[in-house]
Amino acid sequence: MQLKSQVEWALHCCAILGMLPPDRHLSAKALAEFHGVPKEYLSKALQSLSQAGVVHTTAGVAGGYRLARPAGELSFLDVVEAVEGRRSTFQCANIRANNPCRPADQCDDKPCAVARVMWDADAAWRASLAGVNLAGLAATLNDDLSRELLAASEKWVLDRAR
Amino acid sequence: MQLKSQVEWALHCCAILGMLPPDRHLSAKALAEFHGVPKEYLSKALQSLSQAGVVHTTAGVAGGYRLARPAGELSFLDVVEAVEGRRSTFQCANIRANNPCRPADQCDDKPCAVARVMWDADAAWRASLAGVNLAGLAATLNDDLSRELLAASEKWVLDRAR
DNA sequence: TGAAATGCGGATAATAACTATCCGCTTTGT
DNA sequence: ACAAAGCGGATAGTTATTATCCGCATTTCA
Repeated sequence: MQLKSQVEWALHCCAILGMLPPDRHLSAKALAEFHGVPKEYLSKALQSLSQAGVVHTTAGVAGGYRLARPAGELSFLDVVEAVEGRRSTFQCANIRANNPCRPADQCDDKPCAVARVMWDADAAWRASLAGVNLAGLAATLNDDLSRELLAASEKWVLDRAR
Repeated sequence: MQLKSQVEWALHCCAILGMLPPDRHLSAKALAEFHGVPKEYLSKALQSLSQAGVVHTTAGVAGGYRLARPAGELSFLDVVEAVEGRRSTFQCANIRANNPCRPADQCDDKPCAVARVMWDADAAWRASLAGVNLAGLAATLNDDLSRELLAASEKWVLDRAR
């Protein structure tokens, strides 16, 4: 079970978009070039972010993307769910219903005990993702990266932002 | 991103194996019939459990499986990792290295900030799974299911156990 | 006003992963 | 010796992921 590579791309794109001043935006082409990923396919991830309301899209020539809300109000979970969807990673096929000892007409008042545990774990995963927002990511990057790289990257982005 | 159906099967199989008295075991054929899943493919999941040390295998005619340890010492995580593997659900392709502003020879002293958050969430998921063991599952099932179904299922299993 | 750049949605492949089955082999109880 | 069982490898069928392409609508700018 692996998350799609688009999740990683979307998170890095949001980190970059968080560097933009309000009301400026960056194209899919620039984001793809910055991250070294195929533009057409990255566009699909950006479209998912747009549909989920994580980013705001500007159409037309010189169009592009910006964060739909302040970085402090956008969590990792928002981004991950935009790309991966909100369905639990565990799908219960209700195989308990195949128990040969079970009356065929029995109806279950509770979800399967196995599924409940798996869903709890899924909820813990999402809660962890919900606990980190893009402002926190920016702060971490600020600590991790050199002044030079940060400044150069910001310049690169702002030179291409509209 | 969906967990394999084999995860669900393996967990339900372990729940059944937990009903067996020590030193008795149940065949893949019986487990497959009980859960209404294809025997050949279920066998693959059981082989994974065996290789991971979750279950103990008895070879030869009248062979089969039993839990390798007491139910209280086997967690959901043990079962899930046996089938899904121990690799994180998030794979970092290190796309930060593609940043055009970055010197080509730069080496990173820390893992990518995005990956760290994703790995923390993965760890939270696994911690949640590690917090429930098969004895706890048995207790839950004991509360959830009717006396009749529990007794009938136990009889069905014991009739086929060796 | 028209050309160019951009995002969007659908269609289409290529690749990988998951699901499933089969077969020969070894082991073991009767 | 034989039958039933688990194991490992081989092989398909199906689904999901990755990737590309195309036409269309929108918008900027000359």
